[in-house]
Amino acid sequence: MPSELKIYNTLSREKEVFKPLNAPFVGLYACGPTVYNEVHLGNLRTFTTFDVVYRYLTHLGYKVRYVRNITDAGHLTDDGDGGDSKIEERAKLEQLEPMEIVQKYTTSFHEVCDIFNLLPPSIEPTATGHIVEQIEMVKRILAKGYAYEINGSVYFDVKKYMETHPYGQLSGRNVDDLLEVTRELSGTSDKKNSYDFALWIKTPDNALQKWPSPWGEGCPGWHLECSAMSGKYLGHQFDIHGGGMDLKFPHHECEIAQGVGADGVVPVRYWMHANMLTVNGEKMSKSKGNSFLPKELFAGEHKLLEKAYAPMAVKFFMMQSHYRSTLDFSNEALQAAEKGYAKLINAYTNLQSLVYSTAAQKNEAEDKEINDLCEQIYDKMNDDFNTAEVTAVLFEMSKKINSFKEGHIAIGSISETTFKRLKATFTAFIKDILAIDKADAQDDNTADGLMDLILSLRKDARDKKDFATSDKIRDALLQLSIQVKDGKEGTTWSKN
RNA sequence: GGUCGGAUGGCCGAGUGGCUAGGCUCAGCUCUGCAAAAGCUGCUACAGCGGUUCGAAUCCGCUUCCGACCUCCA
Repeated sequence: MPSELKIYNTLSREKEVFKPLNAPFVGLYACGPTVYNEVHLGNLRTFTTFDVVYRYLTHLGYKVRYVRNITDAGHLTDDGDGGDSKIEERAKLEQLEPMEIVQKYTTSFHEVCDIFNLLPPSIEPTATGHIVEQIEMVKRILAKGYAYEINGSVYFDVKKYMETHPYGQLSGRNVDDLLEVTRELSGTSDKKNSYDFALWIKTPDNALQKWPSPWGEGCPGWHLECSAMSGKYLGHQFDIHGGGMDLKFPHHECEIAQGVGADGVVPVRYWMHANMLTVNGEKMSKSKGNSFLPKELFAGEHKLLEKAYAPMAVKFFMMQSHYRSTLDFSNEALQAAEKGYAKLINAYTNLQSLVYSTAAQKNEAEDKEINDLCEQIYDKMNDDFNTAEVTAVLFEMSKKINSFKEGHIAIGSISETTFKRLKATFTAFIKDILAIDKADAQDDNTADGLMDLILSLRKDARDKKDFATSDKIRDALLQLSIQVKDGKEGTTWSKN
């Protein structure tokens, strides 16, 4: 009896059974990076979370359209007039065109995604490529009376909107509180109320990125692109919208208001938010100076890092926690994950080499246990993508697999159907869903041939009880991160 | 200040009103020429104080501590 997929919806603060609007089609939108510099590991956690969501929904048979944007239009502060955007700042710093900055860091982002074995989205729209759509959306909001224009900028009229619609539900905020605390920003304050937000912002004359609009030259407000692009590719209402916890307010709250304001429809059915990666209990962020880049992690070159860590081990580290919990980074935790990961992959490798054989007495209890594990793992995943529990089941399965390999349990004691189910389930979760199998499995025939030769020489030495030679080979290989494993049916090896 | 979330064994990290999470570490055993790998066994925790209950780490209240958002942020 397979369980139903449940998703924790930030909007209702409850786990809800997932029912797509138009099954088997699913619309999934995740907020992508602003490409003014490189993504750090914390950013990557969110993208990894939604990669798993995308992969799992696909695995379940849904036809998923996964849209993840690239924010390549820098955004000024809400009040406009505030000088340069992040991208412009960077462009001036590096003495490059804004679009060179955008290109550079988009490419770098893609490389990191690739290394982390994240699938490319179905559509990866850019903000600058959808200026027209954004302007059209502003027009619709203006036409409905939920926005006003002042001095070449257009602002969303939150107070007006609240007369007929709730605002602040997603983030649990009420506007009175916002009013009290909102800081007086220096410079102009064209907005009627401090909690209004910009849809279109007049840019300074020297701005590098600006576009013509009915209200003069300017750039789109920073919440607008996601609304315009999700609406274009997924429809005015779609299934799942994801992003980091820190985007809940104001970004996602504003998206809801824009969607309703422009098209009269609540845009998103299920809101998902990934929690932060922390360092010593504090959010990893560039401004705190506690962030590091994926490539620094893989090279071990950062003051916070004791050593280099393999990408898939890091990904597994993330999978061991739930996406809605904060995950605290530490060398100790990462090294523990590294070892656990190696164990899991070892079992995965063993599984591929197992061959079913009926020559054994059937053991109903064993058979049931394995079938239960195969069912449990889906139950766990269906429970709001609980990858932490999933990894626990994978370890249980690993024990079984290794026991088959070692002959501690006769493989024929379970039915062939059960064996095939185990193999298919384990493989699917490692390879297709969590996607933590070694991506660098480029078949290196030379290496395999060399290893066969070396191990056969070592076997000769061992047969002659020339352990000095055999141990010399073993130790030298270990220096190359190649581990030799002497088993009952000969020697195998693996490279870390 | 406002809103929200969290405090779990040596470390990381799930979870449920009563039943072993899992990983790492540590100890012992099996296997092994010796190791490693693998298997088995052991190590029983839920911030504090009250309350509800036959029973709470899990529900409620209070206290302490930590974090996130309220400004760009995944």
